[in-house]
Amino acid sequence: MHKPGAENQTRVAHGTGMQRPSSKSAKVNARAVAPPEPFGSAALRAFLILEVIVAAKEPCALADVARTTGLSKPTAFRILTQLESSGMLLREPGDRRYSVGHRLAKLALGVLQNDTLRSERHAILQRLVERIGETCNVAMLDGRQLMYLDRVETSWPLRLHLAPGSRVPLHCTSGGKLFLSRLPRSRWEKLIGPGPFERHTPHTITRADQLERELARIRAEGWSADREELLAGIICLAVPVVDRAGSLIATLALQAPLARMTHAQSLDHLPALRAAAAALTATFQPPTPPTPPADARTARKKPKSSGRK
Amino acid sequence: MHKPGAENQTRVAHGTGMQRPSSKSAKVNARAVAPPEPFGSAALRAFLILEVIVAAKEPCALADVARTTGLSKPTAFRILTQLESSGMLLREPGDRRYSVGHRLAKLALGVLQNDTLRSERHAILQRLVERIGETCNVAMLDGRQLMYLDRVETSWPLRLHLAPGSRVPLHCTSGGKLFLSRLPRSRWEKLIGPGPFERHTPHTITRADQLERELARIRAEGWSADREELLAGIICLAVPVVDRAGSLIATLALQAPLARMTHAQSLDHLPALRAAAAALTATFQPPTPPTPPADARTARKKPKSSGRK
DNA sequence: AGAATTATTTTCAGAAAATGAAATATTTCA
DNA sequence: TGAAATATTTCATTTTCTGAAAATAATTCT
Repeated sequence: MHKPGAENQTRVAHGTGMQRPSSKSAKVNARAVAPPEPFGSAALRAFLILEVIVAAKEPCALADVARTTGLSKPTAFRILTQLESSGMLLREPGDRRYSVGHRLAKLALGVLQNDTLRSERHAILQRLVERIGETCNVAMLDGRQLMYLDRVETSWPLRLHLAPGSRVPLHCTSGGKLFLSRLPRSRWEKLIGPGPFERHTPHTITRADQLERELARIRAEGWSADREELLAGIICLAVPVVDRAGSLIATLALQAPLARMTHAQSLDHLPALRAAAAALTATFQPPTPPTPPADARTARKKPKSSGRK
Repeated sequence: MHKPGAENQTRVAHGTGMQRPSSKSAKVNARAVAPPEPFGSAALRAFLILEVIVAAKEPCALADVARTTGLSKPTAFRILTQLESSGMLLREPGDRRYSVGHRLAKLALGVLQNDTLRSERHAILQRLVERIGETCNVAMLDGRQLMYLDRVETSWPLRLHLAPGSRVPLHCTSGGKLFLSRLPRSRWEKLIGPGPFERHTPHTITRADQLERELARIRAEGWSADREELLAGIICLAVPVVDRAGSLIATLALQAPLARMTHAQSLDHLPALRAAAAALTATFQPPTPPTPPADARTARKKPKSSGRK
């Protein structure tokens, strides 16, 4: 056995109750103007600014940036100046407005080229979505929540409702229950508590003994369903993505509005889901065949989870 | 990279440093010569870290980041944690190493679609279109599809509405096949599957072995053609846009209605296409081979001249 | 053109964040 | 299993960051 994710939890567990507002699980959305909101660090403010500038159709003036980000003008100015002098941003002579600089362009290019690993997973997901016709996602256990690693929606437009990186509870999601089902009760109780668990819909399982029965069923069947337990009108079906040793490393789930697919119908897609899960296994455990370009020393590590206390 | 003893370098040098646009221009002290260059603010340190991670082939461990950037481990750790919790970096549960996060990926995509250099690219495209007299486009690989980065149409009435940002399949486009031709079969099969591929016209290549033959030809010839494989009556011819290392970063393609240009005729434009592709290379990899920021002049502020044009 | 208006930079002292050494905790390896 | 390597946290200081307001441009209006 194993229990991935146990390590992350420690980070949160040892709360000092102090000033360190690193906000472990906080999400930073560019929620536009938020005057009273304390922003993160200066570094994050810089990214906020970059995002504003990149999203703009044309170069941005200081005032635009300050207004859109909610930062004070002097603060925005200082950060902009830093970004400019470091080459991330550029200001053309005679125009005070800021636009993308060469260093940022280079970084962006690198990011997209570096992204090939994830694109393989993404491709597997996309093929699955095309075949099934509904949204699918890959998720991993992160502390006491389920984190979306990737997600492909049925419609093309890039709508990021539950974007990669976002987290959902364990007790009321198909993927979350799949992870819990691999842990002994003592273990999962440490993760999500003894209950009752937070209710999101009338179908949410809120009692520990009910959950335990459900987990036993999941262990027996090899798949996990969410029948409107997190969101009314939405069902999910998750299968495990295991490593070569058989340990659960991620979950692959199909998600559909009940209006388009019943639970029974979703089960018809189990073979497709399992096939895709098998393909995903490979992306998590690279064969390590050729080209160890010298820097592989420290990097080459086994991504296995494990986790003893 | 650099050795111990030199690690806690230069940051202490002077408080104001580059970021403070102090009117005084006495700032050229910087005895720093050792590793990178004097870091700027925390924000710039964050970018330094991102650059290291993006440049790495695989996810980076804390120690790698600290060593490569010259930052102390706790400092690197703190910044990495911030970047992770803000979504710029991602750490897959069970693996402590850091890789590109969804937010950074999104930013990168935005940069390449928006960046200032785009106008330069646009001008190159424009000139090419004027010379050839047919529509041309620049595209990049985005996941398992080809994404148009920019596109200039001829004045001819017949217009396809494939705006920048739109995506097309890889197996039936000249640019897409060019990208595939640079990958080993095992790799491209992961991206587009084992086939049969979706048929768009009677000319679409739908079988994997046929495609493989086509890709071999492309590798040999250095150009890729689409002979009515995506749209009936439309042909394309694509050439690679490479970076200095020779790896493919984008494709430049000419597109024309068969009624106005045959495939054989399109080949006459190869020299022009290749010349434009070479020019585009520069827009992706701006001058400044050495170090970007060290050239602190950019911070200069007193442009008395001003006078917006 | 000249004055009024608006946007950009600088200053500045208090507030918050960043730092690295050292201590802990965790994981890997032999 | 224990030594060795990595990753996190703690903590006393140092440094940077912030936003109000002031000082400078640049722009607009009349």
